[in-house]
Amino acid sequence: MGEKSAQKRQHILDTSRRVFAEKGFKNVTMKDIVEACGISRGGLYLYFDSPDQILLEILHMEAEETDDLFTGHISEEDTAADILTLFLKEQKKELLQENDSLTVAVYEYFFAHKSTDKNSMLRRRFDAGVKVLEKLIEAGIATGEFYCENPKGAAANIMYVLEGMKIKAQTSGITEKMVDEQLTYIMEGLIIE
Amino acid sequence: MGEKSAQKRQHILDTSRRVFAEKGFKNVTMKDIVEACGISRGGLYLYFDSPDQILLEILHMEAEETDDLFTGHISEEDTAADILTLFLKEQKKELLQENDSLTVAVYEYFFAHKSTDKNSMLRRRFDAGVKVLEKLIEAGIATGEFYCENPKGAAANIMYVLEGMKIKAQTSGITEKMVDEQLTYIMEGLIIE
Amino acid sequence: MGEKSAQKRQHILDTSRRVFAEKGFKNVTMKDIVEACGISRGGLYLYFDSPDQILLEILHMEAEETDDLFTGHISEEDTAADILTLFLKEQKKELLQENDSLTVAVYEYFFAHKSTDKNSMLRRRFDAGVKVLEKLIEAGIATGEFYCENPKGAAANIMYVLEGMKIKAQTSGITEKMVDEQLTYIMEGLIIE
Amino acid sequence: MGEKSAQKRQHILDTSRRVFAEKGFKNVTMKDIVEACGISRGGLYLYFDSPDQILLEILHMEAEETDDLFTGHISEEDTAADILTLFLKEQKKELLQENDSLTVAVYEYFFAHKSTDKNSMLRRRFDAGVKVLEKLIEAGIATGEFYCENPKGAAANIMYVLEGMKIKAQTSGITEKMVDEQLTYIMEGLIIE
DNA sequence: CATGAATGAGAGTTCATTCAT
DNA sequence: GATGAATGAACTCTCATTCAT
Repeated sequence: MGEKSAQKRQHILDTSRRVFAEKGFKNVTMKDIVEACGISRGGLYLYFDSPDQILLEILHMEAEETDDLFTGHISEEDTAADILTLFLKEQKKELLQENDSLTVAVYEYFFAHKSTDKNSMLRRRFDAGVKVLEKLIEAGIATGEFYCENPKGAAANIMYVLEGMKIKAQTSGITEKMVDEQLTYIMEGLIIE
Repeated sequence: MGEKSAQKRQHILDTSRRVFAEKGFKNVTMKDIVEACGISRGGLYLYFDSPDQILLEILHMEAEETDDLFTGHISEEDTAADILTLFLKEQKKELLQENDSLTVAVYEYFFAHKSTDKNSMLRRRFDAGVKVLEKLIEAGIATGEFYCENPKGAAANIMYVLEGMKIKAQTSGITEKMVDEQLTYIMEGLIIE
Repeated sequence: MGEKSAQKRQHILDTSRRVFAEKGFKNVTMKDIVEACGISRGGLYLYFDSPDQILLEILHMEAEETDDLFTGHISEEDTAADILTLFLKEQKKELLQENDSLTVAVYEYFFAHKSTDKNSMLRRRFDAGVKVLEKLIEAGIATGEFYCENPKGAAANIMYVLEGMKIKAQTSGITEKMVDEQLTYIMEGLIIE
Repeated sequence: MGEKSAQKRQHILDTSRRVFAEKGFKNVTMKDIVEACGISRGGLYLYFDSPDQILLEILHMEAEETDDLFTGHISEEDTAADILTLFLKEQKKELLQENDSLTVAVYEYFFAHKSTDKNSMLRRRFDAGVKVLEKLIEAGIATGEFYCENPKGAAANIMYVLEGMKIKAQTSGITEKMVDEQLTYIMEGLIIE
């Protein structure tokens, strides 16, 4: 597969991403992707065998980018509270964005692939989030910004809440006010006023 | 509708519930339901037009039952901490049970029906949960069991965490230990030692 | 499946037989059969899952009919030579008929299903033929019509020759004269002039 | 066509032969051949337009080689019985060999090309066989080895039997014992004890 | 009311064949 | 000559939905 096909492959991934963001995972057929990409039925099969494979590849790509962002923040010279605030602001933005998100597609995908070890991706992402937050909280305690008796529990709490908000946003809806209130609740639980 | 019809309708709902619990929502076809119920294809259409409608009806039934249970607990003569512990234990049980749960079906259903006002069901359930927990926490504060500066935030926190755990359980898996640790974290944040 | 569907099933088998006779086995698709039968795509699948299954069922039907014919001849009151001549005449007729024969379909089918025990059908048919012919030759010897030192070998010889002629007819062609000459050769080898 | 082209052409033929031997004719696609040969899709089309054409060319090559072998035997200084025995032994070997044989491919090919004059190849091969055997039997009669009233009929008989065995081997299977018994039957019918 | 046969739309997948490079 | 990406036709199979009985 030469240079040209790498371009096309990328084009398929990019276009499919939009399709998945729009329709979730279960509703996306190879035909949908073919039509969105403006290529031929057989052409798609030269690159991918199934929507599963395409989504998985998209997720792998995004995972790399996300990891970069994640660790990027930590290396800043801000205070722990600043970093945490920034992180939560990011999450809030992602949470509230309506159309460009793969959230539903990801959930649907992993509902259908619960047992495979592919799902270690989600687990890893969660565990990584907990670990980073734990470190951050501990750093904040060291600098006297935060008070917390159980940093690991607090970190997990944040991750669960974010996950809960994400799913709520996609099923019964969530308002910016609701998000803000909960994030404020979390910050206030940590910060020493 | 005669008595017999009502029976048959109920039979379809009961059987379909098992099907949805097993296969989620998106994977369930009218054919699946017909086969599980042991009725004729045409027969099913006399009662329901789509899996959507069937699941919705099942959820309405369950909602009534659940409300009963919910308020049932509150009327007990236990302490607030006891009631909260009991409530969380219930939630934990539901969380960890593998096969009899409609969790995935519900999520998949509401992914597909985000915009309709039908989803007010989920919202109502969530809001009701928050309200009950808020009352409970305030009651605990009044009796001196709990300390909490923001009962509403704490209540919402619990609901988000439960939601987050539920989705995590269904996608990347969750262990009993993880649940226990987080529930302990939550209780310790409230209880005055 | 009620009476009506049995009729339809039979109609499919009858029509498919013509299709197989015309196009062999490998060239026949479900689509061909659907079109020949004048039914819907999905309709065919209510009765059969694949061309394999259809052909196999046709062959089973034919096998029963053939068996009847076979044993029917033996029970006649003719001489052994008469019966053998009649049998060979039958075979010749089948051999030379162009369009109504499943020969090619059967060969193609069993090329593709060599290893299964389904092919015991062909083997049984062959073995049965040998046995009947052997009995017939022995009967002829007993009545003084035939002379033969190795009835079993002669019987097998006839079956192999018939098989050889059949395949030759379907691949490089065979003339009535060629068939007659070989059948005469065979008869002359048996009959005491 | 340069030397290199001729080499490539030959490489395609040699490789395709293995493919046909393994999968018959009907199951072989241009794709199969391309993959087996390790050449490009377009590259194959520079030399051949279809599997038909490739197989036909293979058969032409083999025919030349076979003819050489055939006449080679006759020119030996052995007795007629020796030559016939040798010939039958060859045939038996070919008959019983499982994997390297084009038998099925050839049959499938000629099922699909019954009406063209291309099939004169099979006919010529058959007729040549009959003629050689006839000559051989007559030679045996002349030397007093054989007794036979109808050499042409006997020769045709042998060819039909071989054909019948070949097809039986490929469809319902044949054992070495069965082959030996029939070949013995044939020899005993000729030889003067 | 109830049945289940029948329909036809639509998804998936594979390949022969072409053509720009 | 040679490549292999691209196309589109063809086939398989499954269901939602209807309708005569």
